[in-house]
Amino acid sequence: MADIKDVARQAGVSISTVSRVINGSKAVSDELKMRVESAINELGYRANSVAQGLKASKTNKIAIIITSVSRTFFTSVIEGANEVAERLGYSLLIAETHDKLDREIELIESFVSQWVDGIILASSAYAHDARTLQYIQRLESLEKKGRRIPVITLEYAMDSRYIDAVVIDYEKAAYDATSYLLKLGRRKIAHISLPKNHRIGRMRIAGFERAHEEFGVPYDPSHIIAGDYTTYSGYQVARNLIEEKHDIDAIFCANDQMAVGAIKACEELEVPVPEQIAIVGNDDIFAASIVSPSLTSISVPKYEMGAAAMRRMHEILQEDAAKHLRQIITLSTAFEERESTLKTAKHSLKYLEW
Amino acid sequence: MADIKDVARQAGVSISTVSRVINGSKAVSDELKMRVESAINELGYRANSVAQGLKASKTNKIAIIITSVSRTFFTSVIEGANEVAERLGYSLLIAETHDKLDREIELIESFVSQWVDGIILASSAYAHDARTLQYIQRLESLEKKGRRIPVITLEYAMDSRYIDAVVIDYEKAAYDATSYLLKLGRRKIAHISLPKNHRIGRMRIAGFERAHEEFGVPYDPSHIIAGDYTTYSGYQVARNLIEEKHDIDAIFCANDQMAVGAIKACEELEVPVPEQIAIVGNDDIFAASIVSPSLTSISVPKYEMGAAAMRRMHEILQEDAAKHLRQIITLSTAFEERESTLKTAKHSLKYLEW
DNA sequence: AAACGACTTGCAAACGTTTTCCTGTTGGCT
DNA sequence: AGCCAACAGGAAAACGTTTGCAAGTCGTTT
Repeated sequence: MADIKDVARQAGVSISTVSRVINGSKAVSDELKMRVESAINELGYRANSVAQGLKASKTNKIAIIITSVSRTFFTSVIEGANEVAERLGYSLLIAETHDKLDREIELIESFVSQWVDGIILASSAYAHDARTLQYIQRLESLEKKGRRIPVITLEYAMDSRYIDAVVIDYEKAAYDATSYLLKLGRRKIAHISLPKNHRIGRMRIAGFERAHEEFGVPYDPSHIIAGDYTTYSGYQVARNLIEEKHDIDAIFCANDQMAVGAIKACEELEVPVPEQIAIVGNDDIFAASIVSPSLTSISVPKYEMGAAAMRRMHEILQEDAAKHLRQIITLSTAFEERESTLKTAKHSLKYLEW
Repeated sequence: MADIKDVARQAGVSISTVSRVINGSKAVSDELKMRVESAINELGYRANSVAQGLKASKTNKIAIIITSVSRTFFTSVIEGANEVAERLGYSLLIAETHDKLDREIELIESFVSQWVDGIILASSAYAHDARTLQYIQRLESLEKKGRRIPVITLEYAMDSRYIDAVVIDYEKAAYDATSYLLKLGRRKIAHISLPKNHRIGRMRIAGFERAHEEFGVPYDPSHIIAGDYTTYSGYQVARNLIEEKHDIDAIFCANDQMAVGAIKACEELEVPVPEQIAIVGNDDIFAASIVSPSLTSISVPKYEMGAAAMRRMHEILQEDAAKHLRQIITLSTAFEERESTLKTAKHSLKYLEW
């Protein structure tokens, strides 16, 4: 692969001149400029961005840490982030933690040593352990030689004056969904929640409870049952609820996978949905549109979250490091009403995204 | 962020010694080694991999080019590739073409200038244009300074003596699926194929035809109809076939999205599946398990494709560039029988992957 | 006792850029 | 015609590593 010296030799100029032509950083006479440009074309030269990175202390790479690419949530986030990244001239580095906290800090360290320009941390819905937080905060204080690696978290905001975040008001979304069921006249609503301690799970429970309180409808705390994200767990919990003759007329699920499981349980036990039990999911994954009955769900602007994080990252990188002021961007959810709560709800296959 | 000079100063040694301690490349006395190690810990030093990359002409980054992360096929490929990459110490760079050939060559050029160690090209199911092929072949001839960037294509093999590939025998998979339907006694099988020219689409058609020939069953060429990947197109084609009273008893679809559309069309027109029309999809995406009736589908080892490509990439990078001998790795498909062809077929929700 | 080998360490070059500093040339103004 | 400013272009330093080479210190062998 040709380097800048080859180009300089071919064009009969110094490497400084070649660099200037490429970057337009200083005037070069038309004569030389032409010679350089044709040399570049002949050799198919492109500047080595590793060397550029070393010189500029800047790699134009942004890392995004997720738990797994196979979770559709992250897939959309990545898409949003990548779309914006491409437009702004960054490359995206992706890494998965598979929910291991150790792995997370390891990845962050590795990205730091790779000199990525910034890190989008979309992985930890659980609380971080102290080490991660400490490490990340250290990143913010890297003022030496003007280097610093901004971190933006997704879905939740760290307790820090420095780390930006893009979040969703999950409490409100759960509140809205619960209110919606209450307005439909449902009075015995069960909630299949996320595993204990999951902070988003807790926000959903809070919204669920607040809606009941504000509507003056009592609820049975034993009807808030933790699932483990999976379809099968939703299936099991719902099946138990029904078989043990708990008196319920709606199930609000903390994700769509579990909601699909609940639908399957009702189907097997011949409980009509939505007539006897209405079901609401969370996340509006693709499958929500194609199960039968189709699933009413809360739609999280996943793509937009990734895009917003990347836009914000760019802003931060542009501004003076010393002036950085933390910002928390809150995005809202949408509500997709489908057949699992309203028999006549219609939706079109036409615009499905896979 | 501390650099190697800081460590050297702190430990009172030269930077060469620090480097040797880090890499274990040459014996260092215990005394100095200890001093260096504690300096490293105190400063939280990690070698800058940009500088290392420049020195070694090697970045330990592998790029993977796909059409879109939102397609579950690629998601699984990425997972397989990433799993192996992590184990072998590579980072993964991801880029999307969104099916634009121009974008593809642009991305390859950009990755070359970023000095990635290798490129996995999973994007182009359509034929590449001449430019891309030409460019990629140029990559293979980069012997100067021992640099060369191996390319591995996924799903199809280029007409080149140099470019490795990981492929699927789609013709055989389609043959098997069609034979299966014929053995079930179906005699009027329609095929919703991919857009013209799509090479994988053509392989599926070939398998479809070969099965008919070998079974001595004639088929109606007008029942091979191109869809455009989408659920909606599957829906439309199936709906037309039924409404126009074409005499069919099975539909073999070139992907699951279209198969789901076909199922929805049958549902709307009250054609029982599988009693009147059996439906087989391709790819075994997640949704195949949860539609009702669940969808019989050909399962492509997506994860394994990514993993195999990455393993092969590692092999190539280890071997002597001059000795490189192209290899084409062919993986086989599995067949998932479900309710859309056999009413009593059962599958469990338990092990669903999302 | 002299010489040689083994081992440890440091110096400096190199990787491919960008950019500062400097020199030489041109052109405009008086 | 003489000066100065403006400009074009080259040489060289710098970014953070790794590594070949030289030099120094031992210990061992003849």
